[in-house]
Amino acid sequence: MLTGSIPVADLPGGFDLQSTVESGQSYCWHRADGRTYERTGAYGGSAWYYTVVDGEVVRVRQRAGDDANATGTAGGVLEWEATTDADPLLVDLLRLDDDLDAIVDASPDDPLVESAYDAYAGMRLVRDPFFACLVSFICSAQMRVKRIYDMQTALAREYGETIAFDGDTYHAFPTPERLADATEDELRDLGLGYRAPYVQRTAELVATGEMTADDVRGLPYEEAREALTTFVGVGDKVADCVLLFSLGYLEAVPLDTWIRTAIEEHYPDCERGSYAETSRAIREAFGGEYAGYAQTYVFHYLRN
DNA sequence: ATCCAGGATGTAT
DNA sequence: ATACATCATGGA
Repeated sequence: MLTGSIPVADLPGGFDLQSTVESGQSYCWHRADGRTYERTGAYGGSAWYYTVVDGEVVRVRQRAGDDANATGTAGGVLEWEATTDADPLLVDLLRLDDDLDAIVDASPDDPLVESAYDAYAGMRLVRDPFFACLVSFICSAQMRVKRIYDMQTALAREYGETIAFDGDTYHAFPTPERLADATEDELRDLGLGYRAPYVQRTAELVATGEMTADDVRGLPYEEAREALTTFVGVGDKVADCVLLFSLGYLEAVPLDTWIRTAIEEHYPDCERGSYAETSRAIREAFGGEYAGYAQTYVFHYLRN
């Protein structure tokens, strides 16, 4: 077992692990005590979280550290235990390389966005692995966050490679090949409902190479969104989620039910009748380049 | 029981 | 291009 720590108190904008991995943007992180996405208000400020990427297990928690003004989750260090050197991995997965101060500074002078940034200071976007992110947001259609999480956990348990680490068994997210080989009925039995054939057919597209992340990376934002809708079960909204939470398109603003409500109540002039046009308007209202950051803060803020 | 949840698809216009 | 019904499932 390798261990290490990453000082995060002095990162621009700081860092908050709990809100980053439990804000409904990622379904790839698990609280070690099994209470991920439980809406009990249970304090997870110094809880261990883990994820499995590329066959490696990474456990991490945030502690206050020696820093005199470090309070609770706002500062301190990330402590990690892993099967590999997790320093570069965590910087990548948790976007510790983002200049969060600059991102907040670029946000609009707007009461809703400012309160959201204020309420969850240090929350960062994630860089989820592409396939896991794609499947989890296909499953997200008309689902509550906790159940989306439970579906991904069930998929990993049934189809994911098992990895032994420090006396425990961990499950990787399934490969495209494994999910492509699953039957629709098997996936329905895991509670996926009408999303079951979407997941199977999309896994097939990735497994055969007919359509992969490489066909999307590098495209201009709106072309990338259009390209992603080639996958089955992926419309504009899910495509925006994958662009934002996996492929690093920070300008993507997923128009989900919460944001649509926010548009009605706070930005009525941004409602333009179509996804594409409303998206452009709210993207501009949210500051353009980092609009997706504002969207994720507002989503988390409104949902709590 | 009825409604709703980070929507997408197929079909008709 | 836009409007509409339909699609599973579990929790409140």
